Amino acid sequence: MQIEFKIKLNSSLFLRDPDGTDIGRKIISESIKLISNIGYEQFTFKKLAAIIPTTEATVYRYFENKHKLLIYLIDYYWAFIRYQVLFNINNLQSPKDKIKTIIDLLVWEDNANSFSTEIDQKALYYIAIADGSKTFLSKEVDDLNKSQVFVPYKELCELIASVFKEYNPEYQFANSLASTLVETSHFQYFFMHHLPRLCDFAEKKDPKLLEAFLESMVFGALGNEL
Amino acid sequence: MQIEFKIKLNSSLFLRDPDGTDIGRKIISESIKLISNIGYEQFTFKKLAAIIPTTEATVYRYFENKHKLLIYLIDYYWAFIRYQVLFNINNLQSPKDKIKTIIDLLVWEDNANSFSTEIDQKALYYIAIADGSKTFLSKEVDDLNKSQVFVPYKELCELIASVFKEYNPEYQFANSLASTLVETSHFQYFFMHHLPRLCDFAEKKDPKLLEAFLESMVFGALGNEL
DNA sequence: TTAAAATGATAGTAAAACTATTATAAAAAG
DNA sequence: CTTTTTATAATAGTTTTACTATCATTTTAA
Repeated sequence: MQIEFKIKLNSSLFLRDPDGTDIGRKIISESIKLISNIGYEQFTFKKLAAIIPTTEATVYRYFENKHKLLIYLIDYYWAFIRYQVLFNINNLQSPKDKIKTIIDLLVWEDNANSFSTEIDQKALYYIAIADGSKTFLSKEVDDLNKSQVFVPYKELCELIASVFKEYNPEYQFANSLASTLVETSHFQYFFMHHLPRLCDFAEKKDPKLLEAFLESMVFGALGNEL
Repeated sequence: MQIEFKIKLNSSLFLRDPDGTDIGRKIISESIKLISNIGYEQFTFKKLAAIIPTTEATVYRYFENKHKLLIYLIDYYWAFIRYQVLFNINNLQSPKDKIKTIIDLLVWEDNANSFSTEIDQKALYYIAIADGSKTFLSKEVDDLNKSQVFVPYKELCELIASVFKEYNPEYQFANSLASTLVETSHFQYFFMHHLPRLCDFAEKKDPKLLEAFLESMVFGALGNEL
C-alpha cells in the first residue's frame, strides 16, 4: 500500500505550483539533492537547470529566487515532521512518552521511513540543519512573516508546546522551550559532525546521545514528575 | 580612565591586519554599522568602501571576502563576551551566581558598558544574533575549523561549560548545554522581536523574561540544588 | 481542432565578486 | 633628509550571479 502524503504550502512562495507538473516536482527533488551536495550559497538556478535538465528561465517561472525555494523546502520539511509527530503520538497516553517520541523524530537515525518516492529525506534533513535558520535570519523576516511563510514551523512548535503544557500545565515557557528543542536538535547534530568541542557526543557520533541530552534538557526544564 | 581592550584574532582571517591602520579600523567599525543596517546578504565591499570612504580594492587588500570579514567580527564579539564573563564572574564565589551572571551578559539590556570607542557594540550584538550562525553553517565549515577560526566561540563555550561542571560535576552534557545556552540566548532574542509565536516574551519584549527562561532551562538541566 | 498555457532556445542586463595596473602619497629605513 | 618600501587612490576589466525578455515550439485543455 502506498501512502499518499500531500502537503499544501503557502502559494506566496512560488509563482507556479511546483507540485502540479513534472518539471516542478523535478525542481524540488533535484534542488534538494543539489543544495545538500554543494551547499545553499553555491547553489544557483543555472546549475539546477542543467541537472533537471531544463532552462534557467523555466526554473524562474516557478520560483522568484533561491531564497523562496529554500523556504519552500524547509516549509515542506517542517510540515512533514509535524505530520510524523501527529501520527506517532496519536496512540500514546502519557505526555512523557509523547515528548520522547517527538525528540526521537527530531533527530535523524537512518531509520526514517521514506514516505515520498521523489524526495530524498536525508538530504532534506541536512538542508534543514545547515540552511533552515537562513530562511528567517534575514532583513526580510518581517515581510516574509506577514505573508505567513513560517506557519509550518510555528505549527510544529505549537504542537510540541501543547504537549509540554500537557506534561506540566504550570510551565511558563512552553513555546520558547519548543523552539529551543527544535533548533537545538539541529545545531547539536551539526556540532556533532563539524564542531565537536561544542558538544559532548562527537566521539561516538551517536544520535542516541544527542537524544539523551535533549531529553534531560526538556524534562529538566519542565520539572521531573515524581 | 580609559580601559585599553585589545583582542588579537586569528591571522588567517585577514590579508592585512585591520587593527594596524586607520583604514583597517574604519573597515571594522563601518562594516558593523552597515551590516547591522542592511543585513549581511545585502552588504558588499563596494557599499562599504563608499562609506569609509575608500576604494573596493583597498577593502579587498584587508579581507579576502565578506564571509571572512563576518567571521572576524563574530570572533571579536565572542572574545569580547568571554572577556566580560571572565571579568564579571571573577569575584563571585557560588557557581549559581556565576551562571546567572553569564546569562545576564549573554542577553542585551541597553546597559552594556561601551568599552571600545570605535565599535558600536549594540550593532555588533545584532549581527551576532542575525548572522553569527552563518559563519559556520556552510560547506566550508571543516576547512575553516581546521584553520582555527572558531576558537573564540569554543573558548567561550568551554568557559561556560566549566562553570556548569563546577555547579554540578556529575552533569554529562556541559559542552552541549553551554553551546545551547549561547545559541538559544540569540535565537530567542530574535524570535522575541520577529517571530513572537516561537517564544513566550513577545508581548512585553522584556529581556528579563528571556533571562528567566534561560535560567530555568540551565538550572533545570543541571539539576536544582537543594 | 482550436485556443491557451508551458517550455526551450536564446539573448541580454545589472550587480556582485573579484583581479590587475599604474600613479601618488605616506611611512619607515638608512 | 633622502631613499626605499609600503599603502592607497583611481581606474579598468573579468567572471559569475541573478535575474528579465522574446519568440518559436510543444503540450495540455476547452
